[in-house]
Amino acid sequence: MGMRIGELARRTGVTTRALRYYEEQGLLAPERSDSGQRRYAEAAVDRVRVIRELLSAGLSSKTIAELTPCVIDGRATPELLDRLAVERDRIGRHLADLARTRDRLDSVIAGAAATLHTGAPCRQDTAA
Amino acid sequence: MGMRIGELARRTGVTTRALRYYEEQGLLAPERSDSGQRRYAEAAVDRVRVIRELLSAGLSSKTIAELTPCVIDGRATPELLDRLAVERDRIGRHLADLARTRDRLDSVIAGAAATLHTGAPCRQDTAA
DNA sequence: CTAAAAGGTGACGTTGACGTCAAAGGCAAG
DNA sequence: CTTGCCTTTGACGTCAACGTCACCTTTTAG
Repeated sequence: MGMRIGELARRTGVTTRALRYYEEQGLLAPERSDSGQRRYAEAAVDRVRVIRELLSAGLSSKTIAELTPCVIDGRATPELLDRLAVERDRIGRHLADLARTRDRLDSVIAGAAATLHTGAPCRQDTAA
Repeated sequence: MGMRIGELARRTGVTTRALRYYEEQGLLAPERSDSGQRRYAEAAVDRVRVIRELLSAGLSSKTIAELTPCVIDGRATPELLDRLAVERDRIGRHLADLARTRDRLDSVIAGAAATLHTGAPCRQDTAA
């Protein structure tokens, strides 16, 4: 009749503390055993992964909670679709920024590596 | 003889508080006027933008401070190059994760939009 | 010169996603 | 029954990147 919190933690790689926190934020709603222990369905494993993915993408737990009916349960309203599109666009912009940053780091690394190989100072102050 | 903190703030779009914080973290080192006011060179504008870019990419101010000699001043050591490569790879992984997340959001949006248009329930519970 | 705007240094407050600890109850093994 | 691990709730701690406030000095406008 469902796994307990420790097993879900092991299977998702998140701590029990985090799982309780997600519940507190309205992201999970496990059943309870007679003695009050949380019982998670199999689907909770995927659900936690989605949560982690969205958190990692920069959404707040509050935002995720609001979008959950749409993303997880497949229920959509025009308003939720709008919020979703907003977040997707935000991610898109961040994506572009990140790509530029990475390319610049690549350039710096390439240039510096060349500098190290030739032993030549690359862009150093030559005068006092 | 350089701009004062307010002008740098306006030109970079960050608050004066943030600029003082960056200095406290060793990311900026402006000159001081006789009366003790900070005087920034023109180069500080670009410098602040790089700082913001790296912060936005998930680097801590401490990490940025350590990498500054390499990224900003063009001075490289093998160790700094390693740290740089580590950060670039981290950004690369985050980039891939973000792209997947965005694509999934796109799918959700597309599916939900279709659902709304047809008025058909997409993946709803049909039984009680 | 005087008032307003800008700058300086503390120092405490904030926010989000948990970490950590305490006290107490539940659960299978021997 | 006891040992030992798992779970519960509650509450305080953490950390980074600033926000905000107080109080004082400097610079600028008129």
